[in-house]
Amino acid sequence: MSTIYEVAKLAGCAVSTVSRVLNHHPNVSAKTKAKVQTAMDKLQYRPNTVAKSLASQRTHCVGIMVNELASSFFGTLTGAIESTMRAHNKHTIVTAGHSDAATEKKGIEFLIDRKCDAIVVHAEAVSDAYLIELIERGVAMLVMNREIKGYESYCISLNNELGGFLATQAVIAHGHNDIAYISGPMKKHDAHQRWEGHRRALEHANIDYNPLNFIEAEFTKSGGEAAFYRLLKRKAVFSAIVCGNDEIACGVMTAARQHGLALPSELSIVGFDNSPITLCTYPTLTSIDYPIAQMGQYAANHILQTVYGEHIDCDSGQFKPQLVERASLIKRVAMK
Amino acid sequence: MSTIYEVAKLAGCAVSTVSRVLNHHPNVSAKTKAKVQTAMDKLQYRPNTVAKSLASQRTHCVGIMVNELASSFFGTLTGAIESTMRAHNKHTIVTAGHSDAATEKKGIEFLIDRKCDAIVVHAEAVSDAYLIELIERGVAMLVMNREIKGYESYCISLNNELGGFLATQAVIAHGHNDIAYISGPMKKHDAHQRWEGHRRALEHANIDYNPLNFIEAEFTKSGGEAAFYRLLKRKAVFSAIVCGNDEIACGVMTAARQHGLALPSELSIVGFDNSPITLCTYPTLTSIDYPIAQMGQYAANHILQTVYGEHIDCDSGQFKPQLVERASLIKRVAMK
DNA sequence: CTGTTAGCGCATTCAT
DNA sequence: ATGAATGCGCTAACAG
Repeated sequence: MSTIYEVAKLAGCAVSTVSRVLNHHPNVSAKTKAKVQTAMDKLQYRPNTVAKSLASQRTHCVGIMVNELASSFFGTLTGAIESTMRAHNKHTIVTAGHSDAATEKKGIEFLIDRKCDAIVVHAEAVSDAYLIELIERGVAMLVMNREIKGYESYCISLNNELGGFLATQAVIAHGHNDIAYISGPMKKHDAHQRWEGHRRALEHANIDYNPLNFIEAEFTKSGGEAAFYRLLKRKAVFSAIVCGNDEIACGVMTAARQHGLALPSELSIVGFDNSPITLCTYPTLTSIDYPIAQMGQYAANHILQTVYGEHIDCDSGQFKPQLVERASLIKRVAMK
Repeated sequence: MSTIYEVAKLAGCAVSTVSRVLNHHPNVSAKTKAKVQTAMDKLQYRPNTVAKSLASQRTHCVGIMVNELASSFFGTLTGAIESTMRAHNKHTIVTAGHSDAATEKKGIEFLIDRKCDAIVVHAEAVSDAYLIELIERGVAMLVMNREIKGYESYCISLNNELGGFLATQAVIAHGHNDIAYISGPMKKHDAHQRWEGHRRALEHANIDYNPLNFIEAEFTKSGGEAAFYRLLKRKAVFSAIVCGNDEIACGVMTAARQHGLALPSELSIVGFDNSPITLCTYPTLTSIDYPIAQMGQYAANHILQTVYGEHIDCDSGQFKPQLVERASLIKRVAMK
C-alpha cells in the first residue's frame, strides 16, 4: 500500500496538493492535477480511510443497532438505510443488541467509539434515560420505534395504537363481534399500544371487552400456536382473531387448521407488520402495514440533512400504519 | 472526549504507561495501574478506536459483503457472523452489492479501504479473476457460495449438486415419474448445479429427462407463479415440481391453487434453502436445508483462527445439504 | 495555486 | 517498571 507521500514524491509536489486533488478542492491547476492523477494510478494509490478519519474527524459512516440481523423486519430496516446512505457515499456499520440491555449498550458504545458520524438505534432493553444521556452528550442519534417525551425530534416511530385500531376496526366491519386478541409481550410498548388501539376500536363499536378473549404471547409463530390452544382450553368464543404480529398470525393458522378449522370460512385472522410472509400463508394474510423501509429511508435522509448538510426534505418522523386487505379476513358467517 | 494525554497528566505518568494499562500489558506496577484507572474513570476516558487502528494497524473489524440486507438468507448469514465475532470482541461492517458488479466492487473496496482485518464476500456478479487478484494482493478474504479452482481453502460453499440430487431423489422415492423442474437463473452457478443434481437423480432412476418439464425463472415468488403458468401453457404433464428455491415453491403453490389444484394431493412440491417460510406455507414445504448459519459461523471461526490467532477448530468449508421432509411432498396418487 | 508544518490519538521501540 | 520520542497516513491552517 502506497501512501500520500509516495504519490507526492512521484508527482513532484507536496502532500497537501495530493490531498487537494483527492478531496476535489477547486484550487488546483489542471496540469498538476493530471500529474497527481497519473502518479496515483501508477502506484495504485488508495487513501487510508482510517487515517483520513483521524485527521478529519469524519468517518462517513453511520452506525445501526438493531435487535437481530437475522430477521426480515430488521433486514429491511438496515437494508433501506444502507441503500440510501450508500447512494450518498456514506457507509454503514451494524451491530445487534439481542434485546439485552448490556449487549445493546456495548453495541451502541462500539458505534460511538468507532466515531460513526451518526447512529440509528432500535433498542429494546436500554432505558430512555440512557438514550437521553447520549443525546445530551452530543451523539448524533436517531431512535427508532420509540417515543421519548421531550425528544420527539430524535425519534422515528409508528403509530402503533392506530394500527391496533385499524386491525380491529376492519374485523368489526366484517361483521365479527366475538374477537380474540393475541398480543405480543405487554412489557414491550409497541405490543401494549397495539392492544390499546384494539380496545378503542371495540369501544368505538360498543362491543364489550372480554378478558377471556385476550391472551399474551411471544412475537413468534410458536407463540401464536400456544396462544391459540390456550384460547381453546379457556373455551373462549370467537369468530376472528387479531394478532400482535404476522408471525403470531401464522402460528394461529397452523394451530387452527390442526384443530380442524377451515380458513378463512370458520376463522378470520389479521396480522400486523405486513411482512413478506403475508403472501406465503394460505389464505394470504390481511395485515397492518408497517412502513419500515420508508422509516429507514427517512432516518437516512434525516442524517444526510442534519449531519452531512445535504439538501433533502424530510417531514415528520411519525408514520402511520395502513390496513392491507387479503384473504384471511372475510365476512362473518353464522356461528355453528 | 478526553485523550490519553489528559489521562496521563492526571495520573501523573507518561502516555506510554496509560497505553500499557489500556492494553493489559504485564509490566505495570499495581499501584500505577490503579492511579491510571481512577484517572480514566474520572475523565470518563474512552479510547479513540480510529487512532488505535491507525497506530496498531488492526481494526478488530471484519467486513461482510452480501447481495441484499433485506433477505432472510443474508440476514441469517450476517447474523451468524456478527454473533460469533461479537463474542470475541470483534465487530462487523456490512455492505450490500445488489448483484451488480460495479456495486459489489465498490463494496469490497470500501471494506478493504476501511482496513477490515478480514472480509467475507458473497459476491454474485464479480469475476473469479477479481477475487483471486485480491487474495494475491494479500487481502484476508473468505468467499461464500463459490468455488474458485486452486483457491478452495478460501471458499465456503454448499454442495448444491447434491442438494438438487436429494430433492429429486425424494420426489422419485414418493412414486413420481413426471417431474417438473423450475430452476433459478441458469447463469447463477448455484442454480445450475442444483439442476445438474436433478438430472443425475433422474438418470439414476432411469427416468428420461424431458425438456418440456424444465423451466427457468427468477428466484422469487412471482417467478414461481409465472413459471407454473408457462408450464401449463406448454401442456406439460407432471405430478410433482422441484423448485430452485423456497420462494419459487411458494409462488408455485399460489398459482397451482389459483388453477384449482388441491395441495398436496394433486401436486407435490419441494423447495430449496429450508428458509423460514417453509413453515408458513400450507401445506408446509418439504425443502433442502442450506446450513447458512453454520456456514457463517464457520467463516467467523476461520477468521478468528487464521487472522486473530485464536484457538478454534475448523474442519472443512464444504457443507452438505439435507432433505427436510414436510407436508408438501406426498406419495403419488393416480393421475386423472 | 502550491508548499510547510503542526496536529488527530494512540502504539511502540529504545533508553533509563 | 517507566518515560521520551517517533511514526501511523492524512487534513488543514498558514505562509508564500
